[in-house]
Amino acid sequence: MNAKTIKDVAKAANVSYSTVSRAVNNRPGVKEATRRRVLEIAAALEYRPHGPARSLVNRKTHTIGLIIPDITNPFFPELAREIEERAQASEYSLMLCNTGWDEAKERSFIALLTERRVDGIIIAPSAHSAEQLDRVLARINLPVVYVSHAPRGTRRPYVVMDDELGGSLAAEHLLAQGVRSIGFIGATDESVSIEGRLTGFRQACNRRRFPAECRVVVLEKLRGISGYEVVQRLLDEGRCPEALFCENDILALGVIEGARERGMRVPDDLLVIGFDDIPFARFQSFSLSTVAQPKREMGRLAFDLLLAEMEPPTEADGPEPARNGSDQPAAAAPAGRAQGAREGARSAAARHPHAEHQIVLKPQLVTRRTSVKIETTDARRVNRARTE
Amino acid sequence: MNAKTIKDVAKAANVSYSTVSRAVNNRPGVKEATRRRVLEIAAALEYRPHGPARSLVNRKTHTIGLIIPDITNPFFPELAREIEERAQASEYSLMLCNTGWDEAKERSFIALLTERRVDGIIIAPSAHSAEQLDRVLARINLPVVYVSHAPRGTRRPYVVMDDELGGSLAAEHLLAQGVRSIGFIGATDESVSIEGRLTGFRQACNRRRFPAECRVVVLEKLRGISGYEVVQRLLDEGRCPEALFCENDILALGVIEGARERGMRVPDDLLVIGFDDIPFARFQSFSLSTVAQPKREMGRLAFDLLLAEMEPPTEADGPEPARNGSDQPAAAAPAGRAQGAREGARSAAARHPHAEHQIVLKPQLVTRRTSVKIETTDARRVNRARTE
DNA sequence: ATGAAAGCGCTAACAA
DNA sequence: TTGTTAGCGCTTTCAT
Repeated sequence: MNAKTIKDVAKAANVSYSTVSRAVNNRPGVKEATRRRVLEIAAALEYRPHGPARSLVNRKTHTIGLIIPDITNPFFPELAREIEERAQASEYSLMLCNTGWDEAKERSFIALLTERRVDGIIIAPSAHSAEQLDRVLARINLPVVYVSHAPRGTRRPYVVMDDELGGSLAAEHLLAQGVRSIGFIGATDESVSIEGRLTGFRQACNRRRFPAECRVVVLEKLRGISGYEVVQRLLDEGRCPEALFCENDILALGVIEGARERGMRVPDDLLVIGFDDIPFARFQSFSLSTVAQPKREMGRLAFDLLLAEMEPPTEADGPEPARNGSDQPAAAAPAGRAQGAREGARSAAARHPHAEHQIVLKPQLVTRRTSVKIETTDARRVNRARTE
Repeated sequence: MNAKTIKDVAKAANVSYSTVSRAVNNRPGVKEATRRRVLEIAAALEYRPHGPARSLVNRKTHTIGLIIPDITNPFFPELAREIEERAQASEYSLMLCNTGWDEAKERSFIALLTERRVDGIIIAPSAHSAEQLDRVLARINLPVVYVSHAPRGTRRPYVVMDDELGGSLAAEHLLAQGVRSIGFIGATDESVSIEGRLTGFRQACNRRRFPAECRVVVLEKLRGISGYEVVQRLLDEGRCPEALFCENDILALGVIEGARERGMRVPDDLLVIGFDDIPFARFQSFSLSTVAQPKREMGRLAFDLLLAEMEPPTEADGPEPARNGSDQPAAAAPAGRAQGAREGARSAAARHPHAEHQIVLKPQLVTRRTSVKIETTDARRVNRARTE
């Protein structure tokens, strides 16, 4: 009684079912009158094409997988929403995979998505063993784009931030407040991004010739441990520095929380700066200084890169009539909307190493209250000057 | 060169492909030795069953759709994570659909998911015209569970909160602080839940014989307008009450923000209470009083309900050996973890009206700082006594 | 225990 | 313009 098929429609319309198929898919070669009649009948019967059957013959599911570590960290919903929106605009659905920072889950999701025959995957890897991930992915022959962070040295496309620069900006800023000790909090074993942030932090310290003994670096596995606990432990151990750079905003908020719990005032007794610029950071109540990531842009670019892989632009797409040089990058203006991304007709694999597919976004320091020693009106300067 | 099929495996293993199918699916009727050999070869070839093809014959995609209004409101990621986790445990994938409170999008997602032949849908409807939604859904013959809010009078299963009680609790609490004017902020046209919260608010006011002229109710379409703006407008118009009940936490945080912008102190000059208890509410920096929703439980129950619809418990599931009466509910314990809600073996459609499928969770008042007039130690009493 | 064959709903040659 | 037919990769009778 349920689920009409193309045959039901064909029977009702007194045509062959290939005609129905043509009509439904807006293919040429059907008399306009016939098409209308078929479509009418299809509607009346509430006919719905059978996606999986289509996928079987088209070898295309119009679905992409999105693998992220933690949807409850506000950074990722921002990313996810943008990607979802873009995907929808290009007729793709999104399969959401939340790993909870579990590498095993991550791999099993990849396997799952492969079986489901998604057309591509966008992944914000949670694993440190990223090179290994890259190898896992290499064996499935699927367009993949890294977002947020990428395995070092991967040849795949990605959209990430300049984490070193970001870390550097944060540290510079804290040091500029004249603190005599400084700390970094983050689980560097979790991702290369975090490592990068630490590297930037160290570089800045070195540049300023900031003595190593005045630096505290907390690297422990933070999974399940919050900034709230970390700062309290530092306090307990009597080695809490005057300023803390936290690898992400949630961590930073936890730190502030924990510090206040112990009667410390932020920024008076402790300077704090985070990373990401989640929407909550800007609230006056927190007014958290942070290094902003352009999440929307990141999401948008990630999807565009994936789309370019999934639907390789044909020669016809570009207006330029001839190739200019055989091995020249050929001025690839990255993806207009869906179409646009012009490039050579080389195989997807061969394209990867090109710079246009490995995008590094610039971070932006956002100075709010938690990181500024003396409260001046100037402190809020950057507060509203946000990009997004 | 890619994507091995069952035939490749069959050829390599020198068996018919039906044997491979049996082996891969752990079906009986294959010699153990054969099975092992086949499995080995399959692994060596990196054979991956083709999901869509399977779906075509099995008439099951092992995918569910999750339709929510706004993934960037922290309430929904909490819900989504729980659902995703449960789904994963039961071998279901999640298709994420973010409507942005757009009813048209909502409907088109439903159509899309239907075409994709998902096995079921969990939807947190954004539409006010919920009855209409119910009718839309009625025409697709698919298990659907409402979560967070449900159309009034629907016969479908749902998991919601007792919004009236929640609204009532919030209002009672504010009134108990001895305020002389009080306000409600929320777009009641957005969902029945919000209406319910307003109703509860009004009931509480009436119960206390609180004069109507001392109540302010802001009902405008809030889409795109934040609490930040609303409170400032109230201030401008000189009709800002002493206490504000905001229909959700994000709204409440915006209100606090806006009030502070105007130099008001919360709670000294303005009491504020929210709804949802998003993770950020508990942060000392906000310390937002709110009415807590049990998001995890909501998500869990919603999935369990859906699962029960998708995989109707068979007679065999229950331990009771015989039917007691022909038309009696016949206490069949539904699917494993989804225990509890027992029901008869009638068709899914016939089951809906049963109370066990329409779950109303109790809200819990969480009193933090933003709603308490005089700062006593007592004020933080409930602060940590949270369920989740 | 294994194989042969039909068919899930659809698209795309190829014929007519 | 329309119909016929052959698969897409898989599961499942039904034979063997």
